[in-house]
Amino acid sequence: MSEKTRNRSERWHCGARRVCPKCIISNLLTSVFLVEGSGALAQQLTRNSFSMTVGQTLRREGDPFQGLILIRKGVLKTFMISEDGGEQIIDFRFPGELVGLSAMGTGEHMACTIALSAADVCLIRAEDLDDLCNTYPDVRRRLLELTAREVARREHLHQALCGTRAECRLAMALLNIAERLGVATVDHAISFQLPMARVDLAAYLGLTPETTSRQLRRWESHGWLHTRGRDFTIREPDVLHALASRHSSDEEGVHRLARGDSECQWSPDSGLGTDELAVNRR
Amino acid sequence: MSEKTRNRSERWHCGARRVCPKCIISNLLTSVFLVEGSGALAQQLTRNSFSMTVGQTLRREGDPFQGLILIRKGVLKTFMISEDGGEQIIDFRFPGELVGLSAMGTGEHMACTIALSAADVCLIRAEDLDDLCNTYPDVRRRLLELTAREVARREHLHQALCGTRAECRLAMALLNIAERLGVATVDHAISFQLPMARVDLAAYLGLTPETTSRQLRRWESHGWLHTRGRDFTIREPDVLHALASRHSSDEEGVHRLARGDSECQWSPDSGLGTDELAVNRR
DNA sequence: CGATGGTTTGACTTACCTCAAGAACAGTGG
DNA sequence: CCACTGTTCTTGAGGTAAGTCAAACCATCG
Repeated sequence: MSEKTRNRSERWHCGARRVCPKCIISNLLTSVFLVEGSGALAQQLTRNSFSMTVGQTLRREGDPFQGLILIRKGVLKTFMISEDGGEQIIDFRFPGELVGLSAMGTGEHMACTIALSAADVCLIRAEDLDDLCNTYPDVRRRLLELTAREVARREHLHQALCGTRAECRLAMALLNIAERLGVATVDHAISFQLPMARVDLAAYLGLTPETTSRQLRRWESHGWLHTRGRDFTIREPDVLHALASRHSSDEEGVHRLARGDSECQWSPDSGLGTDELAVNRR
Repeated sequence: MSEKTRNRSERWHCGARRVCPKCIISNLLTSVFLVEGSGALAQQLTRNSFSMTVGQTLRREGDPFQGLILIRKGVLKTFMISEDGGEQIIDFRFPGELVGLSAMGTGEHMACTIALSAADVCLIRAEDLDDLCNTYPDVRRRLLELTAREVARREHLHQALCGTRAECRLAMALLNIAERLGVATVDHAISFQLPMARVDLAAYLGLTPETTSRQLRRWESHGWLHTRGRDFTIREPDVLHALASRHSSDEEGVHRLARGDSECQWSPDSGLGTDELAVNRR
């Protein structure tokens, strides 16, 4: 709060600490260490570590809030069950992220969360966190900041889900997943393993697996993307980005980008070429 | 956090305080007063009060975070503008609620917010808040709790928007708005003034004004609801609730409820008269 | 009073869903 | 290593809820 505008790209890639390399706890603890200079607290906080097998459930709807879960390794999903039995995916959580922030308010989890892959996590007990916040203002600010960021993230999600078509949502989701997985773009392409089944991805976006599949196939036919099973390679990140950040059906604009024609061919600043006019008119 | 499971119905209806009756600040300050017993702090915090006229913009996308805005009176909307010029409504904010939580993370507002009606608000400066959190652990917990609740609320919203059809979303939104407006249900019916235009309501839910309108008309023809302009009367809250909490198209179930045949005969205590039954049948 | 913006209504289109069947794939055990 | 099972993914045909476009309607207001 007193520390102002932080850059979005400045993520929580902390340097290698004793515990939890590349994770938030070390970041939280960094604040502590600045004051304390001791690793004892870190040990105390992260003493409740455990591993999860794929499919194992971390907690169910209605469970009381025990503390925050920090993911060291693996991917989790949290979801609600609708009365027709279908899963509505609320979110996926990746290494270095916290699970359970929303339960701090009510003291009760309102969703189920299970592991999508083998995972290592550690529980930061609520009491410990509270003590820490009492003692170190920086920790307090950091925790509030993280929670507020979560609100912001969800607000963006709201926009993305409400305003856009399936194509855009999917593009957005894939890029977001790649980013949160921390994969590097090598040679202008992004390769990663999709951590979840397509049903889950679809449910997350409010789509059906069928539409998801069709969309992927279409992109593959264009050459934007290649998938074999869960191995994904985004060959044209720029095109996907363009798709993700577009509400209306400006089909031609994307194709132009794909072909490599720059913005300022026919379109001084409105971005409308004669082709689009023909398409969009009526 | 240390205080466990709170009831959801236990809202922020605080008793009349010196400043801001029925609002969060007094709740926050209650914590302070427990310790301090003085109203001076309250005065200091709420000294930045001002009024807004309808349509006036509180802040724009990209504005730096100054502090939280507390609404004493009136309704605000926050929205983003997509490149096609359309507004994507992120949320509406009602009296007693805070605006700007999400900006605490990044230090920068990512959305525009304007007043939908004449409003009285007050700014709680970030520095003041920070100081308060430093001094009073209860305030610190309360603020974190409120932010976490916001996350939870948005997670519910995600589910509602993704999993359901227009009908359900609209039902949910209307009931939610009525609740947040704090309107009482008199004689089994809920009457209130819709604070926003239908375009806004539609944009909020990811719909078009047309679908919204059609839906309302359909309900009106069934007798669930009556609207004249922005005056809304929900005649059958139970039916609307049933609609809201339903994913699949269990048409018959709702009609059954509407007709009054509940699990047990025609609900002795639901307050349905014969006239309504005659109207609602078929 | 006409002008303006919000709301309703209708005819038409379409993106997405539903249902259903195949194809690829991953385990499992012989 | 290969058949065998279940699961996940793809593909197709057809239906429908919601979007789009356009016009009429209705308040409110200067």
